[in-house]
Formats: sequence, structure tokens, C-alpha cells
Amino acid sequence: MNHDDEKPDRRKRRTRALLRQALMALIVEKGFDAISVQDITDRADVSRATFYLHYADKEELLTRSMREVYDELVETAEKQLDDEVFAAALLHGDHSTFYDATDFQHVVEHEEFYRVLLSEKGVAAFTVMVRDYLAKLVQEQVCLPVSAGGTAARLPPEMVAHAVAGAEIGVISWWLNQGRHHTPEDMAKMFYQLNAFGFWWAMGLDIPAPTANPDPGAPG
Amino acid sequence: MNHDDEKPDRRKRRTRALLRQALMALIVEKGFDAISVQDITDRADVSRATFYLHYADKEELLTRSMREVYDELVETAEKQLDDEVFAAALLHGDHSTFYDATDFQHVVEHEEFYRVLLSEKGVAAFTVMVRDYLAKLVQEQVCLPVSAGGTAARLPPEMVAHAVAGAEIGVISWWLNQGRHHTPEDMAKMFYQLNAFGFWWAMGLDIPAPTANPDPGAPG
Amino acid sequence: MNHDDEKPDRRKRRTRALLRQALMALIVEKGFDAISVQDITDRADVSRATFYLHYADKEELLTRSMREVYDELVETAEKQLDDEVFAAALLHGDHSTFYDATDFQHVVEHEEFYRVLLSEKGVAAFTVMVRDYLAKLVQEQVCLPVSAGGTAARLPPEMVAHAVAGAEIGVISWWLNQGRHHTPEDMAKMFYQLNAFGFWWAMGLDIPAPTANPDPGAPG
Amino acid sequence: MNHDDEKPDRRKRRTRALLRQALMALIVEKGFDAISVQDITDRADVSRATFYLHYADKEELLTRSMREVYDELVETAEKQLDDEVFAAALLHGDHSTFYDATDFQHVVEHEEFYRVLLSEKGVAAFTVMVRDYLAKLVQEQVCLPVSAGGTAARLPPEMVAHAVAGAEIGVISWWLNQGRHHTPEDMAKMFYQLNAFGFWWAMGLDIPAPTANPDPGAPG
DNA sequence: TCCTAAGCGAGACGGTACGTCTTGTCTTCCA
DNA sequence: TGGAAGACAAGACGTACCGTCTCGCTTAGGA
Repeated sequence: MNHDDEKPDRRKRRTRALLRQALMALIVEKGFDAISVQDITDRADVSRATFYLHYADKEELLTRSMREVYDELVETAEKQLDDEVFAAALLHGDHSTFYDATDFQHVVEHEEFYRVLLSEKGVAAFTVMVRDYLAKLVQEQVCLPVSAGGTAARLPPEMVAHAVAGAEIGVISWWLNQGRHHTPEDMAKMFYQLNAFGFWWAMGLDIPAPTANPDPGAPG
Repeated sequence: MNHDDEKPDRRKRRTRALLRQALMALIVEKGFDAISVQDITDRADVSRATFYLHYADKEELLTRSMREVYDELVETAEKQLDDEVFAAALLHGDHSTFYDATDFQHVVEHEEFYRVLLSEKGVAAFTVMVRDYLAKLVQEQVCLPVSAGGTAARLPPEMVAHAVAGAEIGVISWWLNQGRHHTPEDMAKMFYQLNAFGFWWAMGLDIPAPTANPDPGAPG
Repeated sequence: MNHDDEKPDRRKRRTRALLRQALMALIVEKGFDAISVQDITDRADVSRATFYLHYADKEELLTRSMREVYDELVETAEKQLDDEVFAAALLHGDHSTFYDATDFQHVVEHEEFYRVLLSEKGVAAFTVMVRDYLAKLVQEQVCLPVSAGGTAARLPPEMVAHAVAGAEIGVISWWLNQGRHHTPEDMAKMFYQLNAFGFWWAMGLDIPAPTANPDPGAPG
Repeated sequence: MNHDDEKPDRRKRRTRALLRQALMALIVEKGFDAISVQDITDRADVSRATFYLHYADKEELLTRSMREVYDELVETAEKQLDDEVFAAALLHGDHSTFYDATDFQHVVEHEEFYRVLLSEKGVAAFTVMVRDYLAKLVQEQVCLPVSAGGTAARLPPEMVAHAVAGAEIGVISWWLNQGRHHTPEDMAKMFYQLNAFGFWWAMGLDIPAPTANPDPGAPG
């Protein structure tokens, strides 16, 4: 971690790390709005002037910190989805591909961060950023491949994507605030089951009769 | 609480109205966080001291203003749902009951307000309040009656409710930011179609084979 | 002093008085440059924000405070000089008129203030302001009346005035730093004696033979 | 103190020269107080850290730079005064010895420097330093020799010296600010003429009747 | 000719003070 | 009594300097 880029400025990196950690801790403790720059620098054991050497705002620090978490989300999500196997499975009804719990696992890893930032004491920009990202993900990774298969969507794919994304945010909020009584895998499965019927229908696909098999993820 | 605004002064009411209108206008213009109390009182043509005579905070002014819009939403929603006809229809597959566009109509009436408050420049507390309200509404008005019918839910009703609520927020955001190319009625219908399959399945109901009839709102 | 304008804001006046007193005390203690606004407000028991409600700078506070002392000087000086008796006496050799110790008495009343502000830890602007004022005073009150008498000056009156003013500053500095072993009256007399010959000569007047009478202030 | 700049590095000397030149230029441009160390190093094209390698302060840089100018003044002044011929002439009424214009010539050579440093935007310490130096010069070089001649002073020689020094500062300020319409030689002569009567009288000497001969520098 | 200590550039950092902006409280007056 | 006006305490903001420090580069001057 540090033997490969110790040349220029380890101090700079260290300082930034301290500031970000301090911000995270404080957000969890008292919410973003209630934090002052002084709070952050006190916690990070750094001079206030130094803070402004690195970030213009506490907003900028938040944005960059959020982006770290967010980029991690993007990365894990794309690692999962970025193959052709997916698109192939999609049209052959192999729904098991969608039992992907990486989103929910990622949330667990940053549980406190998400709990606070998505709550009423949180930051609207973060919620919107994550929601928009998820919508884009759904649209590009799922809607587009399906449309490429030649089927005509019954509802605007963009709307579908935003519905799914919003639902995921809602579900995650509920999950985190209610004590996380379910594993990420359970959440992923339940979330898929809840959305699959409507989603596939909206995208113009035929759906195997759901009444017969309560698990839409493992169709006969 | 109520003995002080029974009758006494029209001025008091007038001042509050001015303040709320000013807040609304300013939120639309530059977002809630960027507003100062001075901005509000300047706009309302009221002394800053007077502001504090009525509200402790700009937060309190926002909360009460939000609650006005929100109460209006509650009221229209309940007018629609608060009857037994609904519960009856529910179990007889009369889905037309759910083509209820009051939510979306209400959003249109306060379009700017919602657009800003739900955006990244908005207020997390507002988004969460609306989402939680919608979830509660879904659960109490739909999930509970269904459960009362004796069917066992396949997924936690609370989770389902939060998913639907989140989806609605997501869909509304998309709708408002994309230029509102659909009527509230279209939105209501599409939103219902997207969610119906999953919802009824999750609540333990049998669903008429969807493949045969693409419109779940008009079951055969 | 206060019964005639106590209407509007006694608080404002009180606050300013506190700030000026604090400044004076601090200048004496550690010199102007070493003082911070915080120092002043701490001493005055006033909030720092309040300071900026009244003055833009510590410089402005100094300037206005200086001007108070300075205006007092102007006032006392003019009370002394502003009569025709003076001009009359001038040309009749009644030098006793010039045994005017008001300047030196005024310095004694603000001894600490002058000692510090004229010292190397002081403020150049103050020294220059006082010097320029004294020069103007000499020129207008003494040089002009003399010139009006028809005598041709042997040296530029402006230069003479600045020389006298500079000499007075130099003498005052010496006097204050050396322990003030002389009374203001002594100082005034000595200062006059030192300058009288050269001054009158420069202004084109004849001077009674000084060797005969060592006291040029009481010519025969 | 002296073993470190005996010989070593031309670079060191060059850097210091650059810094001093930069300071001078900047003082003339915007006055000492308004200058930051960064300003100086930018102008000198030197790193800010390097500045602190040579000087603790901008004050120290000023002091040493002032001392250069000042030492030059001292040197020229002493070259003029440091002989016994002077003391001899003194008691024989050969006033031509005092038509010494070196002071004023020196001022002309550093005109901008003096104009700024003696102005209200200048540095009190500089004015005081120069004034005190002049006073010391007058006292040691003129008053002392006269007293050694056995005559009893009519006024405290220290006071006389400070008066003359102050007058010279005042006259120089006037001269520089008014456009320097006189040559240094004129200034020297006029300054002497203005001060001679009073000075010699104060020092206890008899003065040749000034009325008869308006030029005290060429006693009859 | 090398090599070694110096001068120096670059810039992160802890600090202090600045002048501005809000906030919420209070007091005084007016209608 | 409701409101206007505005002084005030409190405290965060982002900026500007300060003086210290560490890190490498370069560049003489002595070996």
C-alpha cells in the first residue's frame, strides 16, 4: 500500500485519509449538517488550515469520500455484470444470474455510512447519486441487452430502471433501519422476486406462469 | 396551541403565509440549504425578528410548510382509499380501483416544490418523510386488508411497502426531471402495471396468468 | 454630554467607548502592531463580531481614536490662537503671547498615548498627522499674520512651519522618554526661546539684539 | 555573526542582494506594512523557504536594509565632522563649516526610500531611528565641543539636539513631498540659517547681531 | 576529478488572525 | 399586542500569512 508510491507525498495521502476517516465517524455520530470543519480537523488531529489545503469545503470532502464508496460499488457491480454470459443467460430464462447480492453485501460493508447518509439526517445528494447510478446500471446492463434481443418494451425502460433503483433504495433503508434481520443474500433474492414479474413484463418478455412456482428465480 | 390562533389576529396569519410563500419561492430558486432566514424575511417583506416570533428555525418553517403539502397528499389519498369497497374489490380482482392517479396529480400541482425537494439540492428529510408516508399508506391500506383476507405473505409486507414507496419516489423524480412527458393518469397506470405482479405475488395472492393478458389491470 | 442625545442608542456609544478605551490601554501595553482585534474585544468585553459592526479595522478604530485626541488638540490650540489680540501683539514684540503651553499641557494629559504612538513602536501615520497639523497651525496662525504685516520672508514659510513642527515632535519625544523632568510651561518657554530667533529672522522681522538679553521672550 | 559571511558563497550574497532590492522596490510601491514575505520572494525570484534561511522576519530584512542606508549616512556625516578643524572653527565663528549638505545629498540619493519610509505609510521605527541618530550626531559633534569650550548652555543640550533633529526630519519630509524644488545645498544653507541663532544662543554663545547681517553663515 | 556539504526550490503543515456571514436573543419603540 | 428596527454574543466560514520542517536537486570548493 505504501511501498509502491512512497516517493512524492505520503504525508498528503495520510492527511487526506485522516480527514476522510474523521468525516465518516462524525457523520455517523451526528449527521453531516451538524459537522463543522473544525470538528473534522480536531478529530483528524490536523490543522484547520491544512483542511483547506486539500478540500475547498466539507462538501467536497463528503463528495470525494462518497465517491470512494460509490466507486467501490460501481466496481463490484461491474465485476459481476460485465460479461456476455449474462446477456446470454438473460434470454434463456436462467434467472439465477440475478441472484446477485453484491449490492447488498457492499451496503453491509459500509453499513453505518449508508444508514446515516440515506436517512433523514443524511445528504440528499448521496441518495440521488446512488439512485441514479443504480438506474443507469439497470438500464445499461439489463434493459439494453433485453431490448437488443428484439423484444418491444411495454413501458419506458428508463422509467422501469428508475423504479427499480428507487425500490432498492427504499428496501435498503428499511433493511438497515429495521436491524438487518436478513442476510444480503436473502435481500437480493427477495428483491429479485418482488421485481422480476413486473420488470420482465414491462420489458416485453413472456413470464413463466408464476402461480405454479412461487420462486420466480428458478423457473421450471 | 389552538387558543392563540382561534380568532385574534389576521396579521399573524398573514405574516406566516408570507413567510411560507417566500420559502417556497426561494427553495425553487436556490435550494433549501442555500437559503438564510434573512433571505426569507427580505422576500416576505418582514422583519427578521418577526420570523423568530413564529418559527424557531428555517427548518421549522420548512417542516410546517412541507406538512401542509404532505397533509394535502394524505387527505386526497385517504379520500380515495378509505372505504370498504376497496377491500372488497381487492379480493375480487377488480384492479381498476388501483388506477388511482391522485398521488401523481398532487405532485403535478406542486411540481416545482417536489422537483427541488426531491433533487440532489433538496432535503433528505423531505424525501424520507414522503417515502415513509407512502410506505405506511401502502402497508395500512393495501397490505393489511389483504392479510386480513387470510392469505399468507410470501415476503415481509413492510419490505414490500418500502419497495413500492421507493419505486414511486424514483419514478416521480424521473418523471419530473425528464420533462413530464406523461399525464398523471398514464403514470399511475404504468406504475401500477409495473408493480402489480410482484406485489400481489409477494402478498400471497394468485395472479391470473400474465402472459395471456399483458394488462394486469384488466384481468380476464 | 449625554443628556442631549440619549434617545437613539446609548448602547452603541457605550460599546464604542469600551473599544476605544481597550485600544488605548493595549497600545500603551504592547504597541499598536502587536494588537489583534480579538485582544481589543476581549479587553472591552465585547464580541468580535460587534467590533466589526462599528469599525472596519483596528486601523479605523485607531484613526477615530487618534482623531479624538487630535481634535481636542486642535480645539485647545485654536481657543488660544483665535483672536486678533494675537496678531496685534505679534508685530509689537509682545512675545509673552507665545508662552503658550497648551500644546504641552495637552500632551501631558495624554502622556501614555503620545509616548507610545510617537515611539518606534508607534504609528507613523499618527506622527505625520500631528506634525502636519502643527505645521499648518504655525503657518496659518503665525506665518500668515506676519506676512500680512508686509514683511518679506527670508525663507519659505512652509519650510519654516515644517521645521518648527518637526522640532516640536522631536522635543516632545525627548521630553516624554526622558521622564518629563520639566513642566509644560518650562517646555513651552524653552521651545519658544530655541526657535524664536531663527523664526522671526526667517519671517523677515528684525530681532532685538539677543545677546544682551538671554530671554528672547521678554525683550526690552 | 561574522564568521558566516566572511567569504563563503557568492550565491548567498546574491540572494540577499535580490531580497533587499525586492524589498526596496516594494516599499516604494506599496509601503512596508502591505508587503508580505511572499511578495518579496516572488519579486526576488527566490523561494519563500530561502528567505527564512537569511532573515527571521521581513522586519529583520528591513532593519538590515535600513542600516545599510543609515550606515552610509553615518559614514558620510562623520567624514565631514570628524576632525578637530571643526571644533576649532566652531569657536571662531567660522560658520561656513556648517554649510554641510551631505545629509541632504544623501537623502536625494535615496529619495524614494526616504519619501516612503518617512511618510504616513512608512515605518515609525525608521523615523525614530533616523531622528535619534541625528540628535546623537548633533549632540556629540556640535554640542559637546562647544561645551568643552567652557560656555554654559542656556537650554538642555539634549533637548536642543532633539529639536534640531526633529526639525531636520520635518524639513526633509516637506522637501520630498513638495517636489524637491530646492537643491540639497540650498536646503542645507536654509536649514542652517533657520536654526543657527537659536542653537548658538541655547548653547550659551554670543551671537553677532543678526539684524545687521541677515546671513548668519557669514558673520561680519 | 570526484564528492560532499552548502544553498536552494518546492511545498506540506500547524498556527494565528482576518473580515464576513448567520443565527438566535434581546431591547426599544411604534401603531 | 404584533411587528419593525437593530444591537449584540456566538461561532463557523474560507483566506492569507507566518515560521518550521522535510525532501531532493544543484552546484560549488576542497580532496
